Amino acid sequence: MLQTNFIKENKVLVIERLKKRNIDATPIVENIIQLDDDRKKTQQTLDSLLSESNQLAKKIGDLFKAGKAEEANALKAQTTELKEKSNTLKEQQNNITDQLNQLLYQLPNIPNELVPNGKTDSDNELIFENNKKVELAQSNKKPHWELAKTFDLIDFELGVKITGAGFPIYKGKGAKLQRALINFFLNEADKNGYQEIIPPLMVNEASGYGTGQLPDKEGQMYYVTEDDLYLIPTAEVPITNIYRDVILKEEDFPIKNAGYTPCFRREAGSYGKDVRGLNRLHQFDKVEIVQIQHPEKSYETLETMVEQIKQLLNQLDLPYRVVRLCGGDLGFTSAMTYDFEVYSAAQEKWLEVSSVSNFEAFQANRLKCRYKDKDGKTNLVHTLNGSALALPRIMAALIENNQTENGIKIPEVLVPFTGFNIIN
RNA sequence: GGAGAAAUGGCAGAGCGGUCGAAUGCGGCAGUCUUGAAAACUGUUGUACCGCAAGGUACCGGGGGUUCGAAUCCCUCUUUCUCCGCCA
Repeated sequence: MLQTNFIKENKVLVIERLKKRNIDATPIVENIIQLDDDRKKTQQTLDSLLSESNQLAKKIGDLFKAGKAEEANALKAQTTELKEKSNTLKEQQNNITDQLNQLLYQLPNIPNELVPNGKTDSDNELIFENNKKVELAQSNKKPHWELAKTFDLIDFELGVKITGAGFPIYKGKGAKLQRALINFFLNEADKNGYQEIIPPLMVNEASGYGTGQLPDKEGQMYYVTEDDLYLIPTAEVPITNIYRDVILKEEDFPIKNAGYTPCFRREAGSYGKDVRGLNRLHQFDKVEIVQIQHPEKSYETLETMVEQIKQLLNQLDLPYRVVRLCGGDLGFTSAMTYDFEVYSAAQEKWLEVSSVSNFEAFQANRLKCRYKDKDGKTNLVHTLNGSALALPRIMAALIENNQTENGIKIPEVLVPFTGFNIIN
């Protein structure tokens, strides 16, 4: 969430920038500023009341010790009134902070000035395209769900039997290709200096709030009621929350962690052709890279992360493009996001395989992840993350684009990991 | 799952209901000494909020209660440790 002081000091900017998201934040911002002023005033009177009580209590103690019980008991009467007053004030104060927090939770991150205006993904800004789209012969233009069946790589129906729709079962070479991709991605992350993490796949409520899945995206996560835990929708949640309530030193930057995890998403409201095959799943695998960086360096870092993901796709030899999300398409917590899309020649469409974002201090403020600068002052850090990469659509694009008359060719970089170079 | 013990600052570890934001040790930072380092010595060293400042307020695992006054007493939740049971 945004910091109240930042909103106060940059009111015009905040409202202006949030217009990129096609929202008029004026009323909510005004409300926040008003509530914060109220909060300060209440705190002032409350603090002085408490101070008075503290002094009185001390005096009573001294009197008792001096053996002046009568005087002490006389003073006790005064404390009752003070206590009542301070209790009501405390309640008021709690009310105000609750309201304030609720409003702050509703306010999304302010987009970076480079974020284009727009409403839908068609307004996203094309940043890069490697122009490697391939043409497939009509005879070899099968979508991955057909190829998966032909070569017995993935069994969607069996997944339905075991669990339900959106929980595919990978088999044989399909499973091996999957494992090869995970290892390849993790190795690359390692080469780029990320520490490998194997986090828990379930998180508590506090972690959900820390990275911003809660309170607004509750319906997206699977929730284990009995134990009050959430299945992670992305490794971003546990890996970033490692730094919840942590104060870092300046020399700790940058912190680079990467982790492979399955991801669980309820995807309520999805339907139709978009959910066919691997295009949208309830459980999928992903390698996530997460960085914690000095505020002055976060955008530089974002670009290096983009570069790292490009290298992955280059090595896999896939046609892809990078877009900068427009305000309307931008996630709630992000200040700037690049999406990576690979082109599927068989489906004849772009598939989103990665999303790299700079959250600036938005997550850090919820996480209370700070660093001490040279003057000893604590400031919020900037957090970033990106998929490097999400498996299913990579898998889909790989088998679709590489289908030949003789079978599906495996990209060279993966062969050491798969142990085979063709699926036939 | 059953029985017991515990939770205090970066760490270790004191703390009779008032003099406790909290002893002491270690660590960190700054300085003195030194050609430099070590040692020794001196000082400093939690977070948040309010306030121009002086200063004030809150926080001793979380929440609630008793009391004029709670780190200290009571209730509750969570976590950790020990023992027993079960088990990858």
